[in-house]
Amino acid sequence: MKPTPPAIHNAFDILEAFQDGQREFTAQEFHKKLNISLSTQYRVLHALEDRGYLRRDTQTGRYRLGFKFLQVGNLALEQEEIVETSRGILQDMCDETKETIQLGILEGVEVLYIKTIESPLPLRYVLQPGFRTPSYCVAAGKAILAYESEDKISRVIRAGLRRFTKKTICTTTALKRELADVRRGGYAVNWGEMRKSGRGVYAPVFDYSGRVAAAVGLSVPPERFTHKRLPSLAEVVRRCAEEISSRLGAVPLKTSATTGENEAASLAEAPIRSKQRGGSNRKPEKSGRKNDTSG
Amino acid sequence: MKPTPPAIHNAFDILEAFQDGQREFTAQEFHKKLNISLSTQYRVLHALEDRGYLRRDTQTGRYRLGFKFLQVGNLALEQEEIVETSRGILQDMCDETKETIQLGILEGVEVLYIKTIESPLPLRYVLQPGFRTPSYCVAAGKAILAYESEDKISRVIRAGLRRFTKKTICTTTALKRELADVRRGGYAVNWGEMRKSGRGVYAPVFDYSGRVAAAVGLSVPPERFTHKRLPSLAEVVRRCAEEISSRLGAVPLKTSATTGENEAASLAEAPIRSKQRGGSNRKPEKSGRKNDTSG
DNA sequence: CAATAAATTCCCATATTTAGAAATTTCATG
DNA sequence: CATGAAATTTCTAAATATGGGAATTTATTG
Repeated sequence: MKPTPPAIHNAFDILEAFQDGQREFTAQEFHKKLNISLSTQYRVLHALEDRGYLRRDTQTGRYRLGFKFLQVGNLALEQEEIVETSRGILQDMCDETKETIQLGILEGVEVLYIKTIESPLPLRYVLQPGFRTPSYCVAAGKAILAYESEDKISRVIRAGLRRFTKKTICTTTALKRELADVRRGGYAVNWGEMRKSGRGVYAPVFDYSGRVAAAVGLSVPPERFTHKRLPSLAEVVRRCAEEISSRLGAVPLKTSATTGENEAASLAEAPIRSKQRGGSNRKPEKSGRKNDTSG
Repeated sequence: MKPTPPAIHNAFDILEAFQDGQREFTAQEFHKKLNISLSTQYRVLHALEDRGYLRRDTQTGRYRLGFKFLQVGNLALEQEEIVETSRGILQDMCDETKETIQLGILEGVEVLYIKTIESPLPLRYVLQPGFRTPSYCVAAGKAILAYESEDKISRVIRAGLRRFTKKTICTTTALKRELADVRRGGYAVNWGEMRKSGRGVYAPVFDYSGRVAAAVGLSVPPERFTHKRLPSLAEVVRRCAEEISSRLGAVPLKTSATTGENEAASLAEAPIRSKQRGGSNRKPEKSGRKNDTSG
């Protein structure tokens, strides 16, 4: 197949070991956790330390994540044009609503939050950038899925609609109905489908090709997320999402008419890197392939 | 005498290639830039792509930084207790001053900004987290250096006091005088020493051991940085820095009395790693022993 | 649509890394 | 300050990655 250098995997295994919350490791702890042979592991540790990806606590001598990651990680963010494009708008949204603004994308079957502006209010709901959630049970995810290809949606469904709260949407039909609702309104709402106290309104962001690229919106603690307030929040979110879309070169689309579903469906499955990309003069046609296999 | 696996360096060389601003690379571009043998390079690229550190643009097929970096990079941030400890305080500072709040640490001879809360005002001065500046010519740097060991300070001086603007402090004596001033007042000010339009007030943050751990403060566009306003800003900054320090377990210290110099001097010898930066450096082979000139 | 150029993968002898244990150093404890 | 335990480095045969070119695939052009 394709053998990849084990040293690389060792390196990232070590770095990713921090993902379950532990913030300091001794060499022995790495060893126990990862089963890398000790001599090899020490070589890797030294390499990572030299490069600034690991550092040793001055006091304890234990390993911690280095700041080099912050540097490169932030690069990844800056280089994402959608983040740069929306920077000012997100801040404006926050100023206007005083709520936490977040920008999320669909990665795999999950939502990955890539940008956060925290609410200035003391009580706030925040997911740190880099955080992932299931897509089918958060507003950002539903906002994206509503305009994604059938293929992506069924992949999400196949991955399982696990129940988190009693509000969680757990059946295919309910989810499809919900997504249709989202398309009708142009935004998605979450009344605690993943966490009892999680609330949010998100709207989809489209790029120049008409595909849904992200979802932008706000996460609000239940205390401030009332039925009365929702319409105005939703309006802000929708307006800002459209503004970002247009800056990305998207043509404004009417909320319920053009579903976006078909365009997206045409370039559904994409694990093969040999996609027909040559068509710079050939824009993705809306092939009439409306296989509504739902129901 | 410690050979580190080249595969690891290849991997990070590739990832760090993005540091000079280019956000898409073809395999050939990596090859030209890094001189890694093609077959090896492809193996590395595949490994990085598999792990999510690189991804290929759907359109162009070119390589871009993946979001995995965001995840792990943010981990590094969350796991830095000073960031967590100060989270609320920084937000409060921002609410109170409406200016950009930043938290910086000294890494090597440079200041590394690790946390930023952007001003809500349209005109604002922001350094993205992960950004580095020289330490001797920014407020954050001076706030830290003022309480650092002689050893650290002379290392900064040896690294060179380059002139950026006509305000830049470029001589040893001037710098030492400035740092003494900082110690007297408990905060540092920058009136454009690095960039003509850069202004800031920063105060040092100390940890439980009494060492200076960071600097916190605000970066302000010149239009809003008046002599009249400075005292109140400085007061906010000092108060918040002290609050963070005390949360870190520091004993409150009088502004001019304890220098912190001696405590810090005792553990002067620190890993010298700021040799390599800016990405395009091939790893310099580490010599077996360090020239200890500290005595 | 064919021909050409470029990009990517495959192949294999050679050099390097790896794993495991032993030797050494560092740290904790009486 | 000596002793024992743990952590880290060193050492070597064996396994594996590496690099360079050839073969293949993919893009570009007339």
